[in-house]
Amino acid sequence: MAQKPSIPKGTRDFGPEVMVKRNYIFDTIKSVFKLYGYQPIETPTMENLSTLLGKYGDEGDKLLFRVLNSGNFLAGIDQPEALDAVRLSPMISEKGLRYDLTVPFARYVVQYRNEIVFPFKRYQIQPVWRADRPQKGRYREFYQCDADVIGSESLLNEAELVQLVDDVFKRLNISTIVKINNRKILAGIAEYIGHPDSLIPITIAIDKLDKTSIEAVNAELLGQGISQQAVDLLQPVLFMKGTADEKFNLLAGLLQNSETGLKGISEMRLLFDYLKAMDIELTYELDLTLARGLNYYTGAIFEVKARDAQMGSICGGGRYDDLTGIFGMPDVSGVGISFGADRIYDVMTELSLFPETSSESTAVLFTNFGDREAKYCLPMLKSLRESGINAEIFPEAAKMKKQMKYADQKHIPVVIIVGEEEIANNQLTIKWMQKSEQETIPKQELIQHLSLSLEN
RNA sequence: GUGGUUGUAGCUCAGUUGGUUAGAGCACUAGUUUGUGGCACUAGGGGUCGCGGGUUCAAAUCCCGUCUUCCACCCCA
Repeated sequence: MAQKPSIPKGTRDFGPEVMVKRNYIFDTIKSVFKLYGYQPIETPTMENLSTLLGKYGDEGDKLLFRVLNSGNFLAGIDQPEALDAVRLSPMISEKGLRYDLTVPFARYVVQYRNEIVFPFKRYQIQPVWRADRPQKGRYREFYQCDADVIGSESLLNEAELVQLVDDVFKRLNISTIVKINNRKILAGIAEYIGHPDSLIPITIAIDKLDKTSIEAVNAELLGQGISQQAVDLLQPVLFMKGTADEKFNLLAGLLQNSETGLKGISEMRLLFDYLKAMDIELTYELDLTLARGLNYYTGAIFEVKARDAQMGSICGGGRYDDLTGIFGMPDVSGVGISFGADRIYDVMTELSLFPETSSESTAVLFTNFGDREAKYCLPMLKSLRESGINAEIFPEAAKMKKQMKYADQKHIPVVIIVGEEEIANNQLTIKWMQKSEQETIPKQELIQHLSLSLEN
C-alpha cells in the first residue's frame, strides 16, 4: 500500500457507532438548554487573533492555533529569517482557531448589541481547538456545549445553571459533584494573607490541592514569592470544615476587612439559598480550593466532576463581569457553563452508561432479488418511512447470503424477503433476525405487523 | 514547553544473540450451500516492518533524527 493517510495530532475520526453515541450526548444537552430558554448561535471557526489573544492568560496564548495569512504572507517583511517566532508570528498570522466559546460569544454580543434583547440567554455547541499535548481526556479538537446568560447580574442565573447541570447529568445518568467557589472570596483571601496582587498564582497553586499534597502546594506558593507568614495564614482557610453556612460564617470573620471578600460571601450565601429552594438533586458544595484557570472570571465559579470515573472536570463555568468591556462594551455582566462533550463521552464509555437502543439505526431491510422484486418493495419502503420506521432496501441484487450478512452486521432486526412466490401471492416474508424466525404475511399487513412486534 | 512510552496486514499482536521468501488470530473475498446472517471447514487477496539517515557481508531487530500513539508534568473541557 502507498503512504497511509493520517490526521493531525490530537484529532479524531468518528465512525457511525461512535457518532450515534456522541449525538445522544449532544441531543440531551441541547434539549435541556432549550428547556431553560436558551437560544442557539454559531460563530466562525476562525477569529481575529486580536479577539483571542490576552483573554486566556499567557498559557492560553501559547495554546492558540494560529492561521497563516493567505497569499504571499512574507511580502513586505525585511529579513524574516532574522526574526524570532514571537516577533514574526503577528506579521504573518492575524487569524486563529477559537479556543473556547465564551470569548467569541462576548465578541458577538458587542457586535450585535443593538439587535440583542437582554438578558440574552444563548447556547452554542461547536468544536474548539487547543495546541496542547494530547493525553487522557485531552484532545486538540473537542466540542464544548455552552450556555450563557449575559446582561443580568442576578445570582438567580448562577442557581439556574446549577439546576441545568443537575438536569443534564441526571438525564445522562452520570453521578456528579458540583464544586462551587467565588473569585471574590479568593481575592479576599489573597488580601487577608497580605498578597492581594498574587491572586492568580495563589489560586493556581491551591487548585492543585486535590491532586497533590499540601506540602507541594505550600512549596509552590513560597516559590511564587508568597511569604511564609502568608502561607501559614492560608492553611486554616484551605482546611476549613463544616457546612457551607459554617464556612461562610468563619470566612466572614477572617475577611472582615476585605470589601471584595465580604461581597463574595454574600453572593455565595444567596446562591446557596436559591439552590436550597430549587431542590437540586446532585451533590454541590462550597470548595475554597477551586480556582479555575481562565482569567476572566470575577464571581462565582463552577466545576463538575464525575464521581465514579478518573477524569478531569467534565463541565465548568463561572461569572465574568467585564468580558465585553475588552471589546468596548463595559458594565455588562454574564455567567455561563460549558459541558465538555468529549470527556462526558469518555466517562460514559468507561462506566457503560450509553443506552443500547438508538433511534439512529436501521430497523427494517428489504432484500433485493432483482428489478421486479425491488419495484414491488418500493411502495412498502416508502410507507414504512412515512410511518417513521427507519428502513432501507439493499441497492443491488446481490446474493442472499451477502444481504443477510449486511443486515446482521448492521444489527438490523427485521429483514423483508420478497421473491417470485411472494409477488405471485401478494405477500412478503418477514424475518426476525434475533429470533431467527420468519413468517409469510399479506403485504398490506406489514405495518401493523411490524408496529405490534417492535413494541414488544 | 518538559519527561517517559509506542509504531510490523484493515484491526489486535508474535517475530530468538542482527542471518533464507516476515507470521498468527480476527476481518475481507470466493466456495462447501443458485431463497437465508451468526457456527464450522477449504482456498485466496492483502505488508518499502511509521518515515529519513547511519553501522554491517547482512537490519523489523543496533545507533541518530523526525513524525505519530499513549501516559505524567505544566495547564485545562
